[in-house]
Amino acid sequence: MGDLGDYNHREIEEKWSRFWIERNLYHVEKPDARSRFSVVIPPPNVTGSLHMGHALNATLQDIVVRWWRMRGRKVVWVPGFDHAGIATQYVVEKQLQDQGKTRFDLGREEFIKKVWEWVPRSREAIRTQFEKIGVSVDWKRERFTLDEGFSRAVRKAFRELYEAGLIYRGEYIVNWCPKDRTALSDLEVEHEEETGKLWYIRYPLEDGSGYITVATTRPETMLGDTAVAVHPEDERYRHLIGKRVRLPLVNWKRKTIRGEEVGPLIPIIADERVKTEFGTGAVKVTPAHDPNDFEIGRDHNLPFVKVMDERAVMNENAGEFAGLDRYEARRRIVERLKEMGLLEKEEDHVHAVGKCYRCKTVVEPVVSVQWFVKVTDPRIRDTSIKVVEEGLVQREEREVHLQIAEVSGLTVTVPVVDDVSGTTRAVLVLAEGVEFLAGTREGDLAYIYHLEGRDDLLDEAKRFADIFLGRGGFDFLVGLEGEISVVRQGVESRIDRGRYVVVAEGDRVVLYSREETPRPLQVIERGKARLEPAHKSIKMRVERRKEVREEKKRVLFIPEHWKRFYLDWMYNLKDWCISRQIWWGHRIPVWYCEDCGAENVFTDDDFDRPYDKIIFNLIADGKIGNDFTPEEVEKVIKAPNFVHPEMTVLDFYKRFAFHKYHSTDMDANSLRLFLTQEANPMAMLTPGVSTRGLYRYDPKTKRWRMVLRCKKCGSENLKQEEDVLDTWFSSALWPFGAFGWPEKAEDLKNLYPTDLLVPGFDIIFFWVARLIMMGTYFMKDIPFRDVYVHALVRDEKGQKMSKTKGNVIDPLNIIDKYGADALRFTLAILTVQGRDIKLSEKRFEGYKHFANKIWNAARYILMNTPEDFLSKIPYMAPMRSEDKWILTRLNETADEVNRSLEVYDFSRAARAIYEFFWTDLCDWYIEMTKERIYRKAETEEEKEKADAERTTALYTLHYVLEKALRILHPFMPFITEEIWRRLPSADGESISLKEFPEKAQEEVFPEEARRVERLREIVSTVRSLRSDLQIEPSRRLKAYFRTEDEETKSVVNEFRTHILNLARLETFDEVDSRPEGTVATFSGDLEIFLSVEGEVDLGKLREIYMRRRRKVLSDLERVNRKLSNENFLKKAPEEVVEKERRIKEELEEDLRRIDRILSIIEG
RNA sequence: AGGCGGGUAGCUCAGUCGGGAGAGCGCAGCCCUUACAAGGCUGAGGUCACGGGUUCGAGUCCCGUCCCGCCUACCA
Repeated sequence: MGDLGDYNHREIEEKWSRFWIERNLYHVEKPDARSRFSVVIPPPNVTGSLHMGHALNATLQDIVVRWWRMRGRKVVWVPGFDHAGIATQYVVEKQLQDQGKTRFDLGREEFIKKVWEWVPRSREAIRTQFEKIGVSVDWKRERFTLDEGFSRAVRKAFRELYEAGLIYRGEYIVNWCPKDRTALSDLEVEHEEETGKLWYIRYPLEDGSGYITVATTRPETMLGDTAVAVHPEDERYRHLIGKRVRLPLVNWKRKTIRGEEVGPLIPIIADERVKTEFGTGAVKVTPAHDPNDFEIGRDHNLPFVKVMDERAVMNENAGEFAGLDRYEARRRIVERLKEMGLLEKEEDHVHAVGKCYRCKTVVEPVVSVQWFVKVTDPRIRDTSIKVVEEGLVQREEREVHLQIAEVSGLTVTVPVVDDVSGTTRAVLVLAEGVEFLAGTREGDLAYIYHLEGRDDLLDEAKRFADIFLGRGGFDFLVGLEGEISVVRQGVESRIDRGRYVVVAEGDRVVLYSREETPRPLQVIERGKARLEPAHKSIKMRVERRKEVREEKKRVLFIPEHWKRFYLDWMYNLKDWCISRQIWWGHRIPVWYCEDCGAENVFTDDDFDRPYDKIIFNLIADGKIGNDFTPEEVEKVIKAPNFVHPEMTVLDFYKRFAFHKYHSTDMDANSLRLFLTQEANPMAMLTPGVSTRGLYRYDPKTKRWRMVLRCKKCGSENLKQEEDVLDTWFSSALWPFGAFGWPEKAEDLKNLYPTDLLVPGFDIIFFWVARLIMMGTYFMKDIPFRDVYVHALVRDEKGQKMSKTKGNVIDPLNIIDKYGADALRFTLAILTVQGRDIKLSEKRFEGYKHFANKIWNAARYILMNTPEDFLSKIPYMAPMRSEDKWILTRLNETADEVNRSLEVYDFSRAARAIYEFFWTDLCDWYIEMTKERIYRKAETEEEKEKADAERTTALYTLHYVLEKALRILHPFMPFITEEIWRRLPSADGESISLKEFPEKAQEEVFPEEARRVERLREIVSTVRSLRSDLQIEPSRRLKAYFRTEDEETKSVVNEFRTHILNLARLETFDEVDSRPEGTVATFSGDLEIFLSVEGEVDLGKLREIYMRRRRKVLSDLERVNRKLSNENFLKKAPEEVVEKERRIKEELEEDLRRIDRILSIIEG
């Protein structure tokens, strides 16, 4: 069928990436809540580009997502981006800095404009990279945390929390970055060990009776001291408690944050938080600049004196030091104290210094007014703990149907969808010959088929049907006295999560129900089921009843240990500071009344007409100013949307935010009319038009204005909060915000909760925890079921990749050099739980070789496939053992991959498919087919036979390749798509929409598989000897064999041709004894004699067998030691003892053979 | 300080139920055998960190120690 040519990853990947996107292959318009699999991508920051961590993250999700899609789920994977407040602002500020400007030079509005100019470029770059990696996301559902819908959701969320008393504004000590000039949350501060100094400073007692010495690492803060604290039990200082000291240097009046004046005389107080062992045991207290001191200050009612401004420059409270940078002030203060003799000593001191995670500036703890989410409230924290610890119980009332069919004979066999019931979830085999099927679909029907005369089983069947319906269906088969009993990891864990416990008892597995009387069941093969009634005359009746269903909604961390990690943090939770003094982000939707001081939270809920809502949102988003013209509004609303440029902003609103207002159009004219009516008092006379005084026209400027009024006093004198929200506040809404919340959107109903979240462990607190908090609070439901937490990507030395270290491996570069398939496969196979991934470029190279191998295997198959191949298939010869063997291996591989992916064991899955492709398929099977593929026939009769056999080999090759490609597809989507599309058997648009292979019992042939394994041993033995004798492969040798074992003999006879080809032999005949001039070896009970012409290095040969002998002897010794141990014989299980005995026999047999060979060599 | 993860071949890592130590890469030898030299075949290479315990039997379970990595907290 023609030659594939060489593997060119660039061409292939580019082609299919485009194809998938252009065809919208991964868009599902209306996913059914039951069959869906929904995932939201952790939105990457719109700063810079993707790094290897993103590549890993995207790859792992895509593997799972493609796998589920192929398994029949309607997969929706939502992509998107995070506006990343501080990070993005930092990048743009840096660009300004290069021009010698700061954001303050530009002003808020201009600055934000700059960011909006820059963001799309970055977003495009990231999007392209995602496409290159091959992510099968639904681009039509793409979102941005700062898009119109999200901004609205953020305001809504803020309002709900505010009104529930879960958001408050308060004075608190926060981490302040003097460079970015904003507050940071605790999580945004990185601690680094540094060697600093510890200064011991004497504070003279007021009464002149001496002094008390305090130690500090930040002497500059002493200017803000308002007390000295000691431990109440500390004997050294007890007598000083209540006295006062004179703060050195400070001979000026200081003002507290409330405006009161404070003098230099400060009290010595007692507080249990003071550690007697540290420093001198006396501590200076600076409530406005230290977290601990803040608490002490609050509890003791101390004055708060701030001595620095927002740039960490000393302020007017610093008297003579005012205007100095904090470090300069520190130097001078130390100097002055030294002069005054008040510096007792200074010593080196290692301590952790908090730094801004973004710009690495040392943060300054400072008291300020900030907004907080009260995450410590039980409504948030307790629920968030509960859904992880035990699960949230949800009650749902529904109608349940049981459909009972009576048939006179039926069989239960394979494939997946049964035409009667839709998706088949489970088949219960209650007793031999009497089965029923519990399938579920819309309306919850369980179909119970039973044989006439076996009504005794009906009750049992109903009971199980209820269980299956209650759980939304299982997807494995269960049988009572079933024939097979295979336990699988995936099944086990799946059951364990629900209400079943699996216990292995002896040679069978027992499934215990937790709620009901334990009832033993066997778990048998997972598979697909179809009911095939023998007779069409089925008597049916339907029973229906109301049922209250309780479902446990639980968030499951994988690997499990992250659960502990998460919970520990939740137990020690602190309120979350959400205000940031930056400009890029969601401005807090609070308007302060300048007259009465009230805080007003506005959202578009305050208005009920679409126009009002849209105008309000545009203003709140800063898209238009408070004053506007209808033309300006039209311009904004008709402009291409940022996230979906194919839509206008108005379209975007309709699609993602205002579902109810589909028909609303909005242009300057209609707006003008609307506003005029609104403002015209005459309109009051027009029926149906209301005027609320919401808009006002200024004839001078010809601009309109939306009038917001204080909800308390009615004043129009409102001013919006300047601060914006922490980025994580909006991304915490991601899994429901992206689906249209707060609207009751279709997507929200169908896709929430999501099925899986894949974050890196570094954002468990930042993001995962907050997702759980906000998700459970707003949705009363978990945001996701499984959280697969992956490791970090490091360089080959195990160091974090960073630009400054210059050890980054750029995914784009790797994709270019080795291909996205190689990149993905490498990341997948290196992803083992609980370990960081160490990467070096060589790894990618290695797995590119794998891609190449696959390519060439396909090339071999296709180049030997005749054009009329399909028409020949009906005339093909029966399958041979090796065909059945490769089918067996194929199915075992499918099974292994499925089981591994069920538990997110990416590495294991990838290794299984690698091993199969390379070793089984390429190294052995393809080699074995060459005999049939290349056979030349002489006579007509032979030719026909050869043709039929060739067709069989080709058929098997095609069959196996096609299925193997499907197994491989989630890992290597591009190459598999390319090859698959070239196969004559390809039917369909894309391999990614085909079914993922499951183990099919009818394609498993244990007998043939065993025989081929034996063949492989024999071939390897001959090859090994050849290699030992250094006989080049081109020399065909005569060889002979001898065995007593009929089984072995038949293997040799069946596969003689293969042995000749694979071991490069001329003949392989049976003999009674070793022929002259031959060298012997053996494989189990098969003795092999190789006819070697010319010199043989007997010394070397002897050495080889001596080494083998030593190995056998040491093994024998181990076995003998065991077998001579009475306790072993007494206590070990019979089969283990048996096994050891067998090993002993084998080893002794081997030893005899080796000795015989050695005696020949020596004799 | 507390917690988590890890220590197995030169390197990176698997190792399921406690029952004969594995893979890939690298290395060495032989080979351009009609899919693939980005390949084939063969081979060498191990005190499973250390000590103790449980057990007939421990890489695997328990206790302790030592290293490495990470996280969290504190550090006036």
